[in-house]
Formats: sequence, structure tokens, C-alpha cells
Amino acid sequence: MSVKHALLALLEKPRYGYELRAEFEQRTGASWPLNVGQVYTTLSRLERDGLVEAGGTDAEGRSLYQLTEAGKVEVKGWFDTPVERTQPQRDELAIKLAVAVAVPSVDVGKVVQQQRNATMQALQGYRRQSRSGAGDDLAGGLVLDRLIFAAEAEIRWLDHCESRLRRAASTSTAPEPAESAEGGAR
Amino acid sequence: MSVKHALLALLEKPRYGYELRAEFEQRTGASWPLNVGQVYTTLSRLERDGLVEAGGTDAEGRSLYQLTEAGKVEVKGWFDTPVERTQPQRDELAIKLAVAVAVPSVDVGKVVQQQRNATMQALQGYRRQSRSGAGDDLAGGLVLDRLIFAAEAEIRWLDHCESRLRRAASTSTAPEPAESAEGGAR
DNA sequence: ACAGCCATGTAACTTGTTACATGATTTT
DNA sequence: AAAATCATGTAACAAGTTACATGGCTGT
Repeated sequence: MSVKHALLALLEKPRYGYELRAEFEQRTGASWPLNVGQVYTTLSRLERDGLVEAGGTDAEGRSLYQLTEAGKVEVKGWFDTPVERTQPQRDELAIKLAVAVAVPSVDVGKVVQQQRNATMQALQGYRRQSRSGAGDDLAGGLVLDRLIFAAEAEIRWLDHCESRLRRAASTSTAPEPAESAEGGAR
Repeated sequence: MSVKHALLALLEKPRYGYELRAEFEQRTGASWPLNVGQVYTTLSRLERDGLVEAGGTDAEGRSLYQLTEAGKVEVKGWFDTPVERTQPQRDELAIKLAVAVAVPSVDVGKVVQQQRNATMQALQGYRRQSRSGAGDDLAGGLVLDRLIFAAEAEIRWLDHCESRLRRAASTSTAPEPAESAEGGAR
């Protein structure tokens, strides 16, 4: 729903397809490249759903799209409604680890370590980008910071997983200790 | 790709459809409910792709599914390959804010505040669950912690956004630094 | 008998995504 | 002229998701 709504929101004024991609990529700081084809498929679906309509052509002959009334309502609703976090998006990594701990043939520790390497590398890439002025643009800078914050949290969680897994491994042979008060979550 | 691979991984031993849903939900601590129908649609697609095959019926007459050789390879590959973070998943919230700062009719501060409320509420829900022993199960506990860590990071980022937006707002009344026409990328 | 869960499926749909076709214009 | 970029689109597929149909079995 992100691309769809982002394009809708960018149609605050009439724009043509190629322009929409450029706007999208510029604002998200090229963190999420967008195939041009997807702009057009999305636009035609939006048109089908009555949220967007053709708005003639500009001076250079490029065909413009504009919001319908329903489209304006949709955009307003998108901005007025927070992204649902009470029923959060499936997270592939969490699912993977949750499944891995139950499948005996999988070395969970290795999965965790590999993921930390990968995430660490991504994090360094984000920081390099950030330092090299890719965050000068306000929107792009915020997006980059979002990725950084998320990667940091992911690494902290992976560390947390490791220590819990170590404890679980040692208690699986010994009797269960009444673990309760601890610094981190739970 | 999460559901598909999770089901594949759970098929380490032959199982039937309903069982797969139960396993999935138990391990992810009911954080991500899974419609039973999706289990069957996914299974038939996996069968179509040669990763899974029918494996007879169990004592109670329930039809079992099992991994093919290709399926085993696929599972191994899933666990051996870290979740891609160098080309991260589109994040709806980041996109929303990135677009919002460029659309003058949107009150970005309000969007941020509403999101913080929603995320805060979700976070409290997770903590309540965690305290009420939903994290006794190892896998479920890790998933819950993941959600907690992610929500905390999101809130920190939202705070960070607010302060950057305040700073940007105070400099936007002052004359614009004349170098922005260059277009972000270098 | 009836409600409700167990169990298996199918039809239909949404969003995301890419690969390709086609022509115009611009750059080298 | 050739290559690249601009610009618009289409066909096809992947993955997620839900609503519904169907039948068996269980408890009240």
C-alpha cells in the first residue's frame, strides 16, 4: 500500500508518470528505487478504482494524471491514519528465527551471526551515505535515519537473541531457573 | 516470502495443513495470525513449484505434505542466506513522512504525533503481553522482543524527526541556502 | 438437533514487481 | 549514426489475503 498511496499523495498537483517516479525516488533518497513500469500499472489501477483520472497533457505533450474527489479523500485518510502497529507487518527475520529454534537441524546461532554480519554491513553503508551528504535533503535524510535506527535495533535484538539462546541451551539440560528481572525487554 | 518459507521449514517432517497453521501461530506467539486458507493456497503453489509433494495420509486420514529434494535445498538456502538489508523492504511509515514533508497541505508534525501515539500504544500492548507470560515460550518471546525493539526504535526515530522538522521549520523562514536546485544526488 | 471446531480446499482479489515493446528526443 | 535517456504502456507472474463451500466429528 505504500507505493500506491505515495503516488496518490504526490498527485497533489497533476503530474505525468515519469515525473512521479523521479519525485518518489528523490524524496526517499534513492533508498527504494521504483521501476517506472510500476508507476503506470499503479496509475491504471488507481484510475480503475476512481481515485485518479486523466488530466490532459502538458506543454510537452506528456499525459497528466490528477486526483479525483475520492482520491483526495483517500490521501487525506492515509495521512490522518497512523500505520497500523497493533497488528504489525510480518517480519521475515523474526519468523525465520522463531521457526529456526524449533527445527533441530538448524544452527540458530549461525543464522543469528550471519544476519548480524549482513545487517552490520548494511548499517555501515547507510552511515557512509549519511556522512557523504546524502542526508542533506530533509526527506531523504529522515529515510536514511529510519534505516539506521531500524538496523541498530535489529542488531541489538540479534545480540539479545544470542544471549537468550545461550541461556536456553544451558538450561535445557539443567532445571529451569526462575528468570524474571532483567535489564532489557521483558 | 516469509509465509512460504516458514511453511517449508515447518515441513521438516510431514505435516498436514491445519497442523502447519497451528505450528506457525504457536511459534510466532500469535503475533501474526495465519488464515488457514492461506496455508492451502501456499501449499498448492509450493507443490506446483516442485518444492512440496503429497505424502499420503496419517492415521486419522489427514493428508500429509512433505518436502521434495528441491524443497529441502530451498529451506537450507533460506536459513543460510541472511534477510537482505542492503536493499531493504519498503517502509510505509518512512515513505509517508518523506512524501509528507514535500506536500505543503499536510501537517507533518501531526502525522508524527499520531504515529507516536499509535506506536506507543502498540508498544504498551507488547509489554503487557510480555509481562503476562506470553514470552515463556522461547520463540514467541523472541518475536515479542523483536516487536518491542522495533517499536522503541520507531519512537526514537519519530522524536528525531520532530526535532529535525522543528529545525528545518525555523530555517525555512530564513532565506533558503541557494544550493538546493542541484537535486540531491551527486 | 444444533453449535462449534477440525480439516481441506477453491475463487477471487490486491499489491508489488519485472520484462518487454514502442516511439520520441537528446547526446555523443 | 549509434547510444542513451525520456516517456508510455502491457503482459505476466509472485505473494499475500480473505470469503466462501463442504463435510466430518464432538459436545451440549
